[in-house]
Amino acid sequence: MQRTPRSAENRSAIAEDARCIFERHVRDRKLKSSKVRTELVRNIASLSGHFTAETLQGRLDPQVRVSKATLYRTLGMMCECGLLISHEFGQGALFFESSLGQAHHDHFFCVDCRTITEFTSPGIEAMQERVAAESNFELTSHSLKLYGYCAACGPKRAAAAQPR
Amino acid sequence: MQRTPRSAENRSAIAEDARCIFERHVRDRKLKSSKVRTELVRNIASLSGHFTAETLQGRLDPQVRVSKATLYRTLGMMCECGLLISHEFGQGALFFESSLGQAHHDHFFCVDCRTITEFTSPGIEAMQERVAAESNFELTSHSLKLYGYCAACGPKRAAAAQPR
DNA sequence: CTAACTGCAAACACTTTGCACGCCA
DNA sequence: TGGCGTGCAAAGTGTTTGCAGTTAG
Repeated sequence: MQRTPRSAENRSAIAEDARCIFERHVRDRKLKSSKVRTELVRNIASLSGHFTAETLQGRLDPQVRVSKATLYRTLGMMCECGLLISHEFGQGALFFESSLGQAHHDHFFCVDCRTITEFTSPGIEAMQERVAAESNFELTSHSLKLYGYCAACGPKRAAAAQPR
Repeated sequence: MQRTPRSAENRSAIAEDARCIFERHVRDRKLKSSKVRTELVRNIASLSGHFTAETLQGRLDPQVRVSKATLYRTLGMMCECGLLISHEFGQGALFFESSLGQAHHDHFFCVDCRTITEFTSPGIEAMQERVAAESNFELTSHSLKLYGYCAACGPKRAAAAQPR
């Protein structure tokens, strides 16, 4: 499953949805809104793909200028209200992805080029439910990562191993 | 699946196996052995359950005195030669577990009491293989974690939510 | 006018690294 | 006897927090 990059119209619709969800979260918690935060949320939510706090800096509209502190604080809030999903891939930093307009999915991680790709497997999901139920474990979330060589790096590696 | 704690005889057999595997690793890489390291490897390999570098300190034989630097270096080597498996549970520190005498398994993580339990699901494993093959992804490893409330915390939580 | 937001820099937790010295092959 | 292992302390990395000033409701 390859994710299609978001179109411009799509992105602005998503940004708007994100703003609404975030505003509700802010209201519920009796927090305050702010120009910086609103723009930041719109920006982040409309990104496609996976990013870290670090790589995020380079992908924001140049006019959105935020400190690392605010960035991390906002990322945290967006995770709390479900706008972002975070993942660990053993790379030190957390990876985030916008959840809006995204069906649930799991990930491949190429240990060579570090590319993250997505897949879905209803069968695996169903079996997870079953396994959890059998153990009286009340499932709230899960994380499935498959590590290895992607379709590009696998052959490349095989060729390098046998240079003849 | 509950892991049975290791018996004393079992632990010493495992410690011995671990030593052999580690020695081979050392030889292959033209490194050197040392008293500290050998004892550390025997100790760590015979532990049952999951531990972090931090909690490990308290579980070693009191006579094994090592610096954090050596501890981390040894943990790294043990992972390289397959004696240890490491896991991230989003808790900051890496968790390790000895792999000797252990079948492959995946994990439940209780978000309340933070207990780690294990399970196996050949069905899930098989489906992972299939999904990877379909994407021409060459699988080398995987990580599946189910988060939620364990059999003890689930009911406890339900009761607290409705105190009547 | 109060409480939350912001940026900055300092603090933090976990892990890695540089270095001087000791020990193994 | 050369090179690796060790401990110590310092450095690193990613993230969080305290604080003084700013802004929203």
